This record gives sequence, C-alpha cells and structure tokens, in this order.
Amino acid sequence: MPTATREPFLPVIRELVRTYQAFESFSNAHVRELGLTPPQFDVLATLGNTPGMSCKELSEQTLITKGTLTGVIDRLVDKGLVSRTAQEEDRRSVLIALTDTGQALFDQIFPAHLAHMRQAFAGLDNDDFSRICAELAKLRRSIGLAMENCKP
Amino acid sequence: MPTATREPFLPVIRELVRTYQAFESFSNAHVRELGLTPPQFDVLATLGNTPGMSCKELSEQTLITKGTLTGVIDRLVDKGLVSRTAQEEDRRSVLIALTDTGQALFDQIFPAHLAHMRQAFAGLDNDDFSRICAELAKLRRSIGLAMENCKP
DNA sequence: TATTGTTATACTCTATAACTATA
DNA sequence: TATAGTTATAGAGTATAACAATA
Repeated sequence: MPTATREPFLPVIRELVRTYQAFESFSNAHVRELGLTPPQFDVLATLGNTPGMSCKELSEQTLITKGTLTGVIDRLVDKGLVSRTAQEEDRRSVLIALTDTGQALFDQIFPAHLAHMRQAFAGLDNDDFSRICAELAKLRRSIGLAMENCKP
Repeated sequence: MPTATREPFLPVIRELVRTYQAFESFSNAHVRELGLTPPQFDVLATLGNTPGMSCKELSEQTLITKGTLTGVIDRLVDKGLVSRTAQEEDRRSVLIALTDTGQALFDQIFPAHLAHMRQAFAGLDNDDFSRICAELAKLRRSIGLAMENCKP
C-alpha cells in the first residue's frame, strides 16, 4: 500500500504550477507570433527604455545565467536588435543596449504584448490584484526563508 | 518620451513570475541532486502509484507535448526506470509504466522531495494555503477565459 | 479518415567549467 | 586574487511537421 500523502501544501503547489503554466502558455503564444523566443523577449523587454546595461545586470534581472545569456544576446545581435559596446571605465564590462531597430521593435511589440496580456486579467478588478499580490508575496517570502536555510 | 505603462495587472505578473521562479529554483535544486531533470521527475511522479498509462494520458497530465515526451521516456527507459509495453486492446497505444527499479526509486525519492518542499511552506498555516489557492484559482479562471476567447 | 506514437529537423536553452582580459 | 564575459562541452528540451501502424 502506498503511504497516503496528505500534505496540506500540495494543493498550493498544484494551483501555483497550473496558474503559471496557463499564464506562460498565453504569453508565449503571443511572443512566438512576434518571431521571438521567450528568453529573447525577456531581454528585449528588460532593455527597453533603458540606456543599456552590463551582462551582469541583465543576467540578474532576467535570471538567465551568464553563459546562456551570451548565446541569447548573440542571436539578438544577429537579428540586429541589440548591440555590444566596450565600456571605458571597466574594460572587462560590456554595455548591452537596444539598437535603433531594436528600440523601434520594442516600441511596437511591447504595447501589443501588454494589450494581449490585459485580456488575461479582464475578469478581475484592482482589489483582486491586491489580494493576489499579497498572497503570492507571502508564499514567496516563505520559499525565500527555506532557500536561505538550505544554503548555509 | 516613453509612454507610461500604468497597467494595474503588471504587479500581478511580476509577483506570479517571481514566486514561481523561487518555487522552481527550490524544487529543481533538489530534483537535480537526485540525478533527474525536472521533466523526468515530473513523469516519474505522475507514474508513481499508478498501473501506468498511455503516452497520450501522460502528455496531458504533464503538459509535455508528445514529440518531446518520446525523448524524455527514451532517457528514462535507458536508465531502467520506465517500461514501454504494447497494448492489446488498441495496438496503436503503448503502456508507459514504472519498472520495479523505477517504483523503488519513486518510493525513495518522492517522500524525500515532499520533505524538501515542506520547508518552503513552513511559514504558512492552513488558512494561508486556502487563501493562496483561492486567489490563484481566480486568476487561472480569468486566464482560461482569455485563452478561450483567443482560439475561436 | 482519424488517432497513437515515433521520427526527423533544426534550434534554443541549460548546466558546468575552463579560459581571457582586465581590475 | 577576484571579476566580467566568452568559449567549450555535452546534453536536454522545444516546436513543428511528416510518417507508420492501427482503428
């Protein structure tokens, strides 16, 4: 006989995973229509309306590891959307920024993506948003504590 | 000047993504210690304590598309954890099931994984669980409606 | 004709670690 | 020594479509 696993947190995991998968599926379908992969869109969206940033900053914001980021940026450079510029202050560092073409694409697709995503929240009001954020934040804090306790 | 994007749902997206990423990072770190990739663990966990199921069912439950699933199962078969058996009723279909080795591994690592995950919920009580589930379910329903409206 | 699963293609991402060049 | 980023490896997952066997 299998042990009954009546863990009260299992429904939370199920719901979190399902909700996130629904969100991703809805978002990614639109991103792919735009001719980008999700990580490429992530980078583009992070660089939009900024003067650019180093690989390190970009890596921290997108949670893409530096090795992977090199490849993602390579493909965006190939598409002419992103540029790499040597930095004068610290010559180890590289400034990653949108090209004019990249900024133009961003200006076009980012609002379109927002409009697409707006539909996913059409059934909810601002009070719902507040409650959802509050509950998710509580959960995230709890996970964060566990991660700290696992490290040291 | 960039258009100000004061979309009230953006904080929800940010919080959902961050919370999910924290959850995944915490869960995957443990799964990889067990020598499995996340999709492989997903398949193993789905097959555990079942008599097995077809590729189609497995694909539906794990949300791994059938083409990808073939490769994931190949690697689990190579590890001796999963078997493929021809079905008599419908000879197009294949029964995917845990081998004895696979079931033994499942019996060993699934409780260990639950114990690991329990830590991530240590700061919360059953009322928190209910509230989080309720809010996530509301959000998921709204996303689901948008997906339906996009299709037809 | 429709369905189940495999194969084929071509990428894209991932983890990891070694390496280069600065600092 | 430490840091920023690239390169090198070796997988593994992804989307997509064509395909074989069966229903």
